[in-house]
Amino acid sequence: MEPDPYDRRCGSRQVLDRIGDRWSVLVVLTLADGTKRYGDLARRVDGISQKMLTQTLRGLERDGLVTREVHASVPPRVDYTLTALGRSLLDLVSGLEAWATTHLAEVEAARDRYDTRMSGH
Amino acid sequence: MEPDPYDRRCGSRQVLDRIGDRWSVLVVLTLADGTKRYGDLARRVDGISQKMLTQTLRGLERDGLVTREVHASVPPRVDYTLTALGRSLLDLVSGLEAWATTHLAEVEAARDRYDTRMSGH
DNA sequence: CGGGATCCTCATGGATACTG
DNA sequence: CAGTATCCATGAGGATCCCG
Repeated sequence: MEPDPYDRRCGSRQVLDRIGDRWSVLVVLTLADGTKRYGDLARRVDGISQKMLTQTLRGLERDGLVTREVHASVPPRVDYTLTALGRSLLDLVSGLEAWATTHLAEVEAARDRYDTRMSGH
Repeated sequence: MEPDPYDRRCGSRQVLDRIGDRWSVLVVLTLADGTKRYGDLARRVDGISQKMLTQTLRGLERDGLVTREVHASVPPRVDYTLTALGRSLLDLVSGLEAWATTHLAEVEAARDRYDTRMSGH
């Protein structure tokens, strides 16, 4: 049986869901330029809560996209790094980021048109 | 001020959110090979509810990614088509689909490893 | 056929407090 | 510092019924 993302029972759709997750994308992007500590990530990704950051990192770790390395020191230090698999996703994800920024104006213009068109009933 | 997807107040992040949406991705992919009717989409995208399909299509239309064309006929017929802007997203989105299917096995293997590793405390 | 309107339910996710 | 634990609000999203 071939993977079919349109089929909700297929694992490839679950993978798609993870990729699509807003926080996952932002965290992967933040890790693009190398290893980061937990606090670094928390500061960089604006608006993410501790809970969601931890949850997102666990998910990425579980899916083999990120490694988690705990250093036994005081104060504690935990490093997060993209795996090879995670880096293989980087082109795609940064492509999304690029699309979002370059087409932002067009999208906003379209929204304005739609909203005024609709407000006139 | 430059678009910054990491900033939650920035529009580019909202654009990123729409791209990342699971249903949006699947609907755009379904429209890749041309115009589709509402019912076609509902049948193709497994598990989507009427509500979410309509909502997703409205969102995509508002953002200028698809056009909605109503034919005054009985029975009614509504066609959805990707705009130029929507098609410009196609490479990226099909890239996501391809990544999900080709790396599915790796991700599932990673999950198994993680789960067994964690179950042993 | 292509929705709109409702109701209802969970899961997402924020805020806060606490800990090794 | 890097989490875990808990409580709580909100809204995403499903099910159902109805209508042009």
